[in-house]
Amino acid sequence: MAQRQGDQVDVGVSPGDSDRRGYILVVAARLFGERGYLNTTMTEIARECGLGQSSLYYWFRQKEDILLGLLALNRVSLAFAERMLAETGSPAVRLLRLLRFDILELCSSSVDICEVEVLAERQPDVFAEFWADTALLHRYVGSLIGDGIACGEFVDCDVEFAALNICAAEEGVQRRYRNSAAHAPGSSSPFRHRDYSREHVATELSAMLIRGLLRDPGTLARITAAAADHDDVAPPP
Amino acid sequence: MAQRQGDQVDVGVSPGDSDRRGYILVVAARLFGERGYLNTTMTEIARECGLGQSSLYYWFRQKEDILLGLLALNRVSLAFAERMLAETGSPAVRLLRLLRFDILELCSSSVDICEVEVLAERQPDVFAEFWADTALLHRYVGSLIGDGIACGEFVDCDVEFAALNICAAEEGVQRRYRNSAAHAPGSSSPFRHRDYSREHVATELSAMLIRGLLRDPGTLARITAAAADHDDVAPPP
DNA sequence: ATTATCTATAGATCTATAGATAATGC
DNA sequence: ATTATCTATAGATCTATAGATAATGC
Repeated sequence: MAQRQGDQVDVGVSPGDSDRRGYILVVAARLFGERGYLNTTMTEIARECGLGQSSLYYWFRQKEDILLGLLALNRVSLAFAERMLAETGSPAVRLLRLLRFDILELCSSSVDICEVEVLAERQPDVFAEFWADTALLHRYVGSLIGDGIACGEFVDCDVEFAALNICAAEEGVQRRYRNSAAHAPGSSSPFRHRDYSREHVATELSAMLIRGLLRDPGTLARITAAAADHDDVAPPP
Repeated sequence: MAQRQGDQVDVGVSPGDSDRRGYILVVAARLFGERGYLNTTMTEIARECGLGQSSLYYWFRQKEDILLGLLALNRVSLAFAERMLAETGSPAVRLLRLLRFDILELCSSSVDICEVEVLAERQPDVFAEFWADTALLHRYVGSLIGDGIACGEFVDCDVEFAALNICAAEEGVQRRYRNSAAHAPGSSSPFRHRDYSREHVATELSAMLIRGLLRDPGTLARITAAAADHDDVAPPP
């Protein structure tokens, strides 16, 4: 009955541990993507891993810990946001790059961010880190918007409010275009037009959101071209 | 053991029935708003109504029927969309009015549309009408965007895609500003800036979304002014 | 001795139904 | 006879824990 549930997400006590936990995370990610978190049971995850239901508790103390492990993997866009803040040059270009990257990451994620938020509101303690990450990203987006206003690229607007709306829009869109088995051909899923690629969605939506901020939307083409030059690496699907 | 669960949402077999069902819907709406649909049990709804748990099943055959009853009440913005389609005049003004009205309605709703969608994806048959309504609203929004492009007010863009993004953005925003006990002062809810009024959110977000479509954003002031003239009636909270 | 798994089960929840019962109205 | 409620309970799920067991490695 010893337990191997390290606090660390990525690193276990030994490399083997990390592999095992990582394998379970990969399996769980697939199931969460297909059925949603709430509709996936520990029994199903265990079965797909070739384990008995209770054996899962050797690796994760509670179901939420599996979800938290997956969310931690998605912390890449926070790191990317920090890079964008540190860089110099046009805030509009940097914000566009950030939004594109973040939408791409959200759409690649196996968990529906809206479902996570519903759960996370219920258990603020368990999801404290998730909320901290969310708040930080909002702050970074707001900061870039503020810079854009200061240098005249963006219209004058309520920075906090615009940042919230942009992040909210990203999350709403993510629900529709997220990679998941529900989007597979032949699925009876009621949403339409899932066949837009993640890249297309990320590029178009980020441009549309920036366009809503620009003082002179005629400059959008120049901005998207400048952003495209960087060819920021997309997270894997 | 007779049952009074009419298919009608608003109208029971007799006025008294309608009152009773309506009362239960009002109570359930409050609880769903406070705790979310999944976190509200039939037992709690019954207790708040002054009923025993099983007595609720006399009025609603299953829990989902209560949710469907509430969703049906929110069909006002569909009717409003039909009015906007029927009117003549600037498509940009009509779309702005529709978006403003719809955001206002979403933020006034007691149920989180994202939570509903998660459930509705699981049970497409039960929620068939909800999906039909959603698809219809998307179609109407797309239609107005198409008119706006045709008459040169909007930039040329993928109509379907833009409509989906706009609807998705509305839903994402709704999660943050929706009226609910979670937003009450002293709440430990992790979201910030709930203190924007629904009217402010609806006005600003709809303007921002329209701005992202306009060929010449300099015309936005004229468009919002024209829309404000109509003073469309907000749904009650 | 430690590691990873298993069997068995406690414990908690929640929806929905069966059938009894009291009240109302013809 | 119909209406609206109640008590009692079936039935289904799901998480999490206790404790046994086999395998590995010193």
